[in-house]
Amino acid sequence: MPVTTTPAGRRERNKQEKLDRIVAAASELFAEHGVDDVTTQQIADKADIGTGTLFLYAKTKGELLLLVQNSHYVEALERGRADAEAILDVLDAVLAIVRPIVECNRVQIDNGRTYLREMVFGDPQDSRHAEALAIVAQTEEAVAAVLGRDNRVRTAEAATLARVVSAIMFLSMAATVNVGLSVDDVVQDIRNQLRVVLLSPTADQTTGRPAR
Amino acid sequence: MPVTTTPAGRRERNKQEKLDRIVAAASELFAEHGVDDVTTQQIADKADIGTGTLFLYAKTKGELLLLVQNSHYVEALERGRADAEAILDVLDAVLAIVRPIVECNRVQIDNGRTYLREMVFGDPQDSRHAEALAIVAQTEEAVAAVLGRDNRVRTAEAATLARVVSAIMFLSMAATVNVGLSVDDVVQDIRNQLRVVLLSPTADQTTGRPAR
DNA sequence: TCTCAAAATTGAGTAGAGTCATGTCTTATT
DNA sequence: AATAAGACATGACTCTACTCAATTTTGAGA
Repeated sequence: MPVTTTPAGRRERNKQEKLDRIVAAASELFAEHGVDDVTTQQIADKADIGTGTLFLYAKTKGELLLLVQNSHYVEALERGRADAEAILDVLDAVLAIVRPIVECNRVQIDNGRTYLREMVFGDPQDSRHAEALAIVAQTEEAVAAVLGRDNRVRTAEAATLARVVSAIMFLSMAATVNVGLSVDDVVQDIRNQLRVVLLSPTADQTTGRPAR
Repeated sequence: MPVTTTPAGRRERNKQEKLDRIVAAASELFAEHGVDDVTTQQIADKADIGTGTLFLYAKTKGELLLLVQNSHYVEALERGRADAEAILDVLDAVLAIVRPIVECNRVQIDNGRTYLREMVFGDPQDSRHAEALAIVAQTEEAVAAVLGRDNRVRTAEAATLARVVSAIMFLSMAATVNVGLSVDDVVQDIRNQLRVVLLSPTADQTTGRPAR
């Protein structure tokens, strides 16, 4: 009865190792060639497993991408959250959260866009997908927290606004029209939209006509 | 030299007829079974053309969906535009434009979502895709026009806000989380977001603290 | 009317994602 | 150590979107 050397059994360890190999293989291949130019066969070969085995670890190719990218996004989010703390201006603070995510998304533009596609249209039953949505939720919480610093914004409103920010980010990163834009361009594009949404019809910056 | 009976040649007419048959076939099959449960082969058979021919008229299956749905969306947009004219309140007027589009999108939810997916991630080189983007642009113009009625909103701002409205609509219709929602639910969801964006930090409805 | 180059059509073929019946390994139990 | 039950792995197979070399159709000009 080996209690010391088998914390979870060889089976579990084998599965974990296999998963690691899959993630490593997919990660490298996706990064080098882009998700569309890599076949699941190549990934299986590189991970040294059978074709069918691959699909025990990720139900679809898209899930495989989620699996690979999710961790990068978590890191990006944490970087942004930290950056945002030091910034007083609300718009700039939100953008501090946005920027690392855009950077992360644009490391390889095809992969980034496919990732976003999977997020919105992927199978919600899947755990990788759920994880991706959790990251989005955390992003929105971080944005909401920043917005909440402004006492004019009520908590419920902050959450809704954060969702809008999220939508703006998504489309600015995903839109085919924007494929040619650099990270800075995309951030600027997002900034333009956020400026209008976050600081919009306050009297102090328009001609000051009162609301109807 | 037949000048009378051949305004554009038999060749052109044949092509048009064939295209009509394709649209009719795809339209019926998609509507009945959903885009995912229809094969391109079935469409070709129903349109009474060869497999290869189908792809001369639409480069991909997704394009076929764009081809079929675009006209429905144009109609929805026109209905909404007309409805919006009679409505004074800005938020309600925008929602009048939104509703028919949501309705149109939810006639068959899978088709609607796939259509949105194609719009954002489809091939921009394609003419059907371009047409879809044009419809979006027109929708944004209509929204911007409504927003422009409020003299507090400058024209440039109205255009940007319209784009945000568009993004909100897109994600509320496309999100996997929302697949279970009815048309009314989706419209309500959009309304909640628009309320915050369009009427947000105006002093008259919050506790009235001035901007920083 | 006849000819022929260009345009249009075609379906057999390709490629790649995902499935499944079969076989192998792990481990709990004796 | 032997066994059995179930978890795990596998690659041949299927399914379907899409391609392309070969063929047919078209219509302007002779």
